[in-house]
Amino acid sequence: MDDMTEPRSGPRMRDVARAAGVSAMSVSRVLREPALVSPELRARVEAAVREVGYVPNRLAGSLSSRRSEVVGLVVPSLENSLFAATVKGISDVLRRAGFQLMIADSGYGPEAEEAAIRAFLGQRVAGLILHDTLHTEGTVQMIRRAGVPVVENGTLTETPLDMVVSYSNREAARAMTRHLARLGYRRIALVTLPAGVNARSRDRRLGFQEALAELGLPLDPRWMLEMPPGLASGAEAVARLMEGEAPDAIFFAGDVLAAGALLECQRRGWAVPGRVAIAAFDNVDLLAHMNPPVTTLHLPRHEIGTRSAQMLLDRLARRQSGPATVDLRFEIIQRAST
Amino acid sequence: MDDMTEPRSGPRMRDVARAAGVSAMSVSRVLREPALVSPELRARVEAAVREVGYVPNRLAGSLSSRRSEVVGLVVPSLENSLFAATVKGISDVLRRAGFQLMIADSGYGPEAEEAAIRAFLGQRVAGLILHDTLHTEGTVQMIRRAGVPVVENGTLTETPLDMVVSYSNREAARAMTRHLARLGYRRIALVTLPAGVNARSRDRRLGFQEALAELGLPLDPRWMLEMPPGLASGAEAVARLMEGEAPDAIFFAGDVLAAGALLECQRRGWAVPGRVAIAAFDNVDLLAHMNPPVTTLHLPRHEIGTRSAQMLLDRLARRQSGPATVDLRFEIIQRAST
DNA sequence: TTGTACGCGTTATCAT
DNA sequence: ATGATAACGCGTACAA
Repeated sequence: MDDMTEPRSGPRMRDVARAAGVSAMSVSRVLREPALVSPELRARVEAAVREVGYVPNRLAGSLSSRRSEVVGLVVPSLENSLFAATVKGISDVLRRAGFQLMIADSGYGPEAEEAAIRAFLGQRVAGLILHDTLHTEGTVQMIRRAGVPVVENGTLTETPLDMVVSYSNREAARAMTRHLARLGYRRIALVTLPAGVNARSRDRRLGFQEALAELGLPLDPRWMLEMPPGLASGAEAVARLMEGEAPDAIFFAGDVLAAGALLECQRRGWAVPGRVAIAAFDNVDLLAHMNPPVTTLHLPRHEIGTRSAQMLLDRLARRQSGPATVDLRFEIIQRAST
Repeated sequence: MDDMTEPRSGPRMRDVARAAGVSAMSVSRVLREPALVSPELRARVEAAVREVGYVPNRLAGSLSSRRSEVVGLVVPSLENSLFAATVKGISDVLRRAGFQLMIADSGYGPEAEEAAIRAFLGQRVAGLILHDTLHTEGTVQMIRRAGVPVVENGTLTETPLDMVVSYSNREAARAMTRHLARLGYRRIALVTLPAGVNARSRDRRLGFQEALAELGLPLDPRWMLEMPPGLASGAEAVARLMEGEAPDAIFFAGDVLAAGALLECQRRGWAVPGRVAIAAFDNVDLLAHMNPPVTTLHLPRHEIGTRSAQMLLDRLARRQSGPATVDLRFEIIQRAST
C-alpha cells in the first residue's frame, strides 16, 4: 500500500555523491564523461547510483547546459498510418543517439501547428521536424528567433525554413501519369485529397497537369476530383467518375482512396483494369494484397524519417552547416490493376 | 542569411520585465495567474511579451515548481494503426489541458520499455501511459520509486501497476467465439499474434478456450495458430488451416490477419462464409468495406486514450486518489462474412 | 497588488 | 583527476 504523500523528488546527484563519498561534480563526470575519471572513482559512483536508484534530472541538466535531447515532431494526423513509417524512422535514429521525441498533430491547420511549435520551443527542444510546409507568419518568426534547426518533410518546398527531406510530389505524380499513358491509357482522371491547405495535394495536381500537357492528353476538369480521406471516399469517387463519359484510368493520389475504389469496383462487377484501371500513390501493404494488386508508387517514407533525424543530429553536432534539400527517390510499382 | 552563431537562449523573463518596467515576478504572474494582477500591469506585460517574442522556459519552470506538463507514452509499435486511435485520444485530452506528449516504442520487448521509461523519468514526466502490461522488475521498481501515476492500456491485467483503462481481451474473445457458435459454426479455429510477450494475445486465447469448453466444442490444438502480424500472415494462416480437416469458421484475433485471409479466399475462389466464415478482432475501416464485409469486434480504442489521459490529469490535480480499473465495453459487429 | 530572496538539480569554469 | 563555485531561468514563500 503506497502512501499518497507529496510527489517525491527522488535522490539527487548530491545524494549519490554523499553515498559514494565524492563531490557532485565527480558523479556528473562519471555519468557523462566516464573516460575522464579514475576507474576506482567510477566504480564507487556507479555502485552508489544503483544503490540509491538515481535517475538524473534532465530538466536541470538541460537548463544548466543550455542543450536538450528532445526533438519535437508535428504531423498532420496521428491516425494516418502513412506518417507512421516516417515517425518510426525518426524514432529509431533518435533513440540510438539518446534523444527523446515529442509529438503533436496539426490536424486543425497551420494555427494548430503554431501552437504545437510554441509549446515545443517552451520545452526548449533541440530541433523540430515538421511534416507540413505551409506555416503561419507567427510560426516562421518564432522558429527564426529561437534559432533551432528544422527539417520539413511533406514535399520538396521551394521556400524551406531550413532543411528539407522529401521526395517530389510533383515529379511522382507526373511520373505515374506518364506511366499510365505509356501503358496506353488516354482518358486519365485524378483524385486527390482537398488541396486547400495541403501542399502535397497541390504538388500532385500540378505534376498530373504537367504530364497531361506534355502528352497532349485532354484535361477535363470533371476528371480532377478532390475527396476527403478514407475508403468510402475512394468508392464514391470511382462511382461518380464512371457515370457519363468515363475515364479509362484513375489515378488516386492520396490516402487509401485507391483501395476504396477497387473494393467498390468489385462490388459493382467492374473489371479492373478491363473496365477502368486504377493506380495509387502510396505503397501500403494492402495494395499489394488486393485482387488485382494495385499499381502504385513506392515512396521512401521510412528513409525520410531516418534522414531527417540524422540531419538534425548532424546539425546539432556541428557536423553540417547550412540549409539543405534532400531529394529522395520514388519508384513506380507496376501491378495488375493497370 | 542567418548567421550561424551559438544557439541563442532567447529573451528571459527578466528581459520582459525590464521592457515592461516591472519585476520578473509580475511577468510570471501575468502568465500563470492573470486574475491576480491589475489590468494595466497585465496589458504592459503582455505587450512586452509580444515585443520581445518571449517564450517561457518550461525546463526552468518545471525545475522550480517540481511539476511538469509532459506525459510519457510507450506503445509496442509506432507503425501499427491500431494504437493510433488511442494515441489520438490521449493527445486530444492532453492538448486541451496544456500538456505535451512524449512517445517511445517498446518494439523490442520489456527491456526496451524499461529504457524508454527510464528516459521519460529522467525528463521528469508528470505521468506515464503504457500499452503493455508485462514489465521487467527494474521497470516496476523505477516507477514505484519515482511515484509517478501510471495508466496501463493493453488489457485488464489483474496485477496493475496503478491504474488500468482497457477492455477485457479475454471476454471479447470469449464473446466472439460464442457468437460464432450461436450462428451455427462448430469447428472454430483461432489465429492470434505470438503470445510470448503479448498479454493481449494470451488473454484472447484464454477467452477462446473458455468459450469452447463452455460450449462443449472440440479444441483441436492444430486449430490454434500463432502468426506474425501482417496481411501475408493472414493469407498463409487460412491456407494452412483449410488443408486437411478444415474448420467452418476462423476467428482472427489480431492485427489485419482477417483481411489478409479474406483476400486470400478471394484469390482461391473460396466462398466466405460458404466455405469458411471469417471473423476479426478490431473494427478497422477496411473490414467494413471488404467483400463481404467482415464480422468483428468494436473496441473502444479512442476512448481508452481519452479516459487514460483524463485519469492521469485527475490524479495530478488530486481529484482522484487511488489505483483504479476501468473496464470499457466492446461490441460485436455482425457482418456478412459470418 | 507587487516585489525580494532563495532554491530547484544540474553543468561550465576555474582552481587545485 | 577531482573539487568549489557560480550560473541556468523560473516559481515558492514571504514581505512590503
